[in-house]
Amino acid sequence: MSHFGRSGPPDITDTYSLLVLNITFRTTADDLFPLFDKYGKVVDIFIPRDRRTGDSRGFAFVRYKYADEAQKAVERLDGRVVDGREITVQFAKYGPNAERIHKGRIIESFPKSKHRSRSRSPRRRHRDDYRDRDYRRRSRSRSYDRYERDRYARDRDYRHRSRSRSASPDSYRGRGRGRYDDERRSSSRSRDSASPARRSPSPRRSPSPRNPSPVKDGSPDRRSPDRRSLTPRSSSPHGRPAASRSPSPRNSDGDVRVNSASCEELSGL
DNA sequence: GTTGAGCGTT
Repeated sequence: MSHFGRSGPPDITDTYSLLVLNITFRTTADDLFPLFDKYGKVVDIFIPRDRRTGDSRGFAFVRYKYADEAQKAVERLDGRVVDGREITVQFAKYGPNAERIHKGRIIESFPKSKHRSRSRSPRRRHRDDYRDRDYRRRSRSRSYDRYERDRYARDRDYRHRSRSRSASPDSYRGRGRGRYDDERRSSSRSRDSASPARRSPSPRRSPSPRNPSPVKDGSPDRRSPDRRSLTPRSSSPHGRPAASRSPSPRNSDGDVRVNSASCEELSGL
């Protein structure tokens, strides 16, 4: 991963974690290591990445061996321009296990009896929204899908609850969010009986009732048939005899395009 | 190829 060759978290008991924010999406641990290592002994650097694309989320965690060095790094590297972006270095306030952190050090003397959740400030991730939609649209038959959805669902729940005062829940539902919630809820119910057979892909999702090509071409075509003619599509007007390109764009062949309309209606409804 | 508030992995 983003470590120095290790698979999991090293000895974080005596390490001081620093949160590096506002880093570029291309910045890797190797790029941050020389910068932070100059101010102290860097034990490990971890950059949370996306499960799907693998890109960094824009922040990293640098663990120092000593607090004084970490403090120095915070003062020296905070506001430093890295890769053309001004990074923000500060002590981590939360640990990987939701433990409290004091000056970047994880306090393990936390009572486990108290099932305390992360009461951090509600944060919103607009990236997760489009990313989540992209996920389910591509394929959600992954093994880590459940894990991811659970985490995101929790996260989204927090945000939703917090922002409910600003926007009514109906707004979200009106945007087509209701479907997600419904599925998520049903999934939670199904979690009681974790049966592999039930988790198998339903037959309703196996076939692809949606035809992207005709629908995509049918939509703008129906809207303004003349537009396609005006558009200088010099990509390959004659080199691609695909079904998308109708030989006769005239409305006289509109009956031929009835297939597209049917598909569109089926998909839309 | 894009984006920019925030707190983390085997």
